[in-house]
Amino acid sequence: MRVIAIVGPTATGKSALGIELAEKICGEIISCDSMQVYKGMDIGTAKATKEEMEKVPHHMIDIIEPDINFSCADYSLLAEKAADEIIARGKTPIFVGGTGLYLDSVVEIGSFCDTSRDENYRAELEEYAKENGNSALHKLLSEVDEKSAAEIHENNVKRVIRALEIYKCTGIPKSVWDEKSKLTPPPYDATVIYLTYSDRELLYKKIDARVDKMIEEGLVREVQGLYEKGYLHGNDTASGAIGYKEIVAYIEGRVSLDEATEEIKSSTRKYAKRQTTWFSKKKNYNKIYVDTENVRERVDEILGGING
RNA sequence: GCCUCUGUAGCUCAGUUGGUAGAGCAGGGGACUGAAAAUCCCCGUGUCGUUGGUUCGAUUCCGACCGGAGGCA
Repeated sequence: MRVIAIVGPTATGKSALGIELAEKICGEIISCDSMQVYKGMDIGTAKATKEEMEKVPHHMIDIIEPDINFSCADYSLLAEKAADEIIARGKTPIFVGGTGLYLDSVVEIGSFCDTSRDENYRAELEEYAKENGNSALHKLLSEVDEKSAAEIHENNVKRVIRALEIYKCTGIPKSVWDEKSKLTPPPYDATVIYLTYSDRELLYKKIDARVDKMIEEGLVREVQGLYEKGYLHGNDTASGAIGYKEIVAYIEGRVSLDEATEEIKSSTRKYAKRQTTWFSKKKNYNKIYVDTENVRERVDEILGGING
């Protein structure tokens, strides 16, 4: 089954192109973004506006409260369901977003191992690492899954723990699950459009401008509202969102608004760099430079490019 | 005008009891299969302010000069 995806670092005009494309080819948009799933986080995640969502149906947006942890496996399940429904309606699913792993979960990853999280075990392992060091924890993994241990750096405690968790819960090493997953074909055959700038400086300029705009549009008010409802306090996923954690620091009086704003810009730049690393290595993506900033007007050209 | 402190990587600063230097931040590169806007790995040559002197050898010691900060007049 054919689907289209539009990816790229933040501030490249993915959303605008997605809408333009959806109208042109009779498609519906499936957000591919780890933070847009959270209700109430609108400005900081650059969600589509109400008007845009009225023009073209959007999915995987506003599906859970910000204090609930979500994972790429959850995403894969729900997004595939949305895509199947769109296809059943005779329309084309268009994935749009910057979370590379989420797209992969739908378009590259055949299956996930059938175990979720074991919070108690995780806490136990974290404690173990704190007391005995990262190497000791890593050694535990070497004993049950040498291949994964070789691939995961010992300081990457989160990953070491997940690998151990998989073994503990299923009795099968993570590396074996991964092999199995690679043999399972992904559900969709995607044509991916990868938007980027030819010049890093230009990307950073766009990011700075976008962050300033978010502040102008009332990001502080939005974060304040969520904060007062009790969200964004803990160490759940949403609390770590760029643009939110920095404004919380401001609300709590730890930094000035200017400092918070600069911090958001800085975090976003680093994030965009990581996204670029991720997307650049995909050889089957159709890379398109958007330096000229009229992506919308280039739909036909882009469509022609990916069909031919 | 005098005294004290100070001038080292884009920024903030370590350091060398004299053998041409290193951290954090910024920046660059990379990894990524259930927290991914997360997590993690790798990358540091720069007239050590300028200029004389002492020395086999000075960024390090001494003098002068030029910036900067403070104090006394």
